[in-house]
Amino acid sequence: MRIGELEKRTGTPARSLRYYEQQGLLTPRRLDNGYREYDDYLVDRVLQIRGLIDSGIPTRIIKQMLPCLGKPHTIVVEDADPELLVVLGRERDRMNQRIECLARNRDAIDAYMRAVAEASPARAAAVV
DNA sequence: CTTCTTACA
DNA sequence: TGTAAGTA
Repeated sequence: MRIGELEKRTGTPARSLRYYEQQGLLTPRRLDNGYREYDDYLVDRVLQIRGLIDSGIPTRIIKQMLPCLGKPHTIVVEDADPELLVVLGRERDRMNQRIECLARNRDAIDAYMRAVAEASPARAAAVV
């Protein structure tokens, strides 16, 4: 697929997709006309990359863990960079904290909706 | 009409 | 990142 379709399928602006490529996160092949051609599995890869970026992880580090994101687990056992592991460990902890926070908020929303449902079954049924 | 590159606020 | 410009 070309960049326009990948943009639609991932909700990621073409501008960003080209930027990721510049950062070495994506390496699409070029068509005869110069257009970028992306393989289907890259849709998931882009989604993962976005998730990592949204988590605050710099592209330079994402590039280093790229081989672990791919579809069929390719080569995964080689890096031994201690600094990288420290950084990733810290990011993982932050992620867990946010997950816990989100879980609480989800439960709060759920509890609120239950309360509303009990008070007004008709209206609640319409939104659920 | 879609994409490409480059550059600017 | 968004967007405009000028092509292919």
